[in-house]
Amino acid sequence: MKKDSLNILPNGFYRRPNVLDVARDLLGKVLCTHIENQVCKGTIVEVEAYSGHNDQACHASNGKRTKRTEIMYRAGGCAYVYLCYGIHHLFNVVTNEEGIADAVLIRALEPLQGQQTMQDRLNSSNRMLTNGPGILAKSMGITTALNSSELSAANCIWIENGEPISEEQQVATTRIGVDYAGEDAYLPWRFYIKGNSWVSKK
DNA sequence: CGGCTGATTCGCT
DNA sequence: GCGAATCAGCCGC
Repeated sequence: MKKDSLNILPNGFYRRPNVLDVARDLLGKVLCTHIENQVCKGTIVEVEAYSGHNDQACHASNGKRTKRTEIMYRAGGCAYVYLCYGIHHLFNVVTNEEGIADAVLIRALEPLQGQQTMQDRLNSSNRMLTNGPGILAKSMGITTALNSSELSAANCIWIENGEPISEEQQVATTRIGVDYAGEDAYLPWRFYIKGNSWVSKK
């Protein structure tokens, strides 16, 4: 299949210094996978930002390094996929410069292409294919095998430009499932598109 | 080494 | 609304 390289987000998009800017700008962009010869695309409608600096919710908070978090210290533009609750694969985009462990969790998509493939991967008749971080990874075929993939290389996974989202359409609120992070659980670092029915519920 | 906890989701009570 | 599924990381013995 032909990929329009002009439409693929460059590394410079991810390597900006403020992870919150990158998170907000990812709303409206299009996440694409090309896995098992199937292409799936979906508009990003919900994200969360995590920062290695002063954020207890981040796996790499306070400079913590493990085999799992090492990927977050790389230069922006690569995928961080990890296993949650031993079952679900969660997809993040690494941001900022090398040595700074910032990342953006993709929490929900609005399907654009390959819905039948997504349905088949879920192996269920659930109509909401991508309204949560675990289920969207399953629908899109994302597993830890894609960990450390370079998004700008547009090999198996990449992100394309989409319709711009105005500031009025964005909502900033608290992140989900990070109660363990103390004060940082209240940071308004979750962003979603107002009124979009694919945003995960709470 | 055992036990606990999670950036979650699904199915049953 | 609660618990299971089930793995990486961490802490205590």
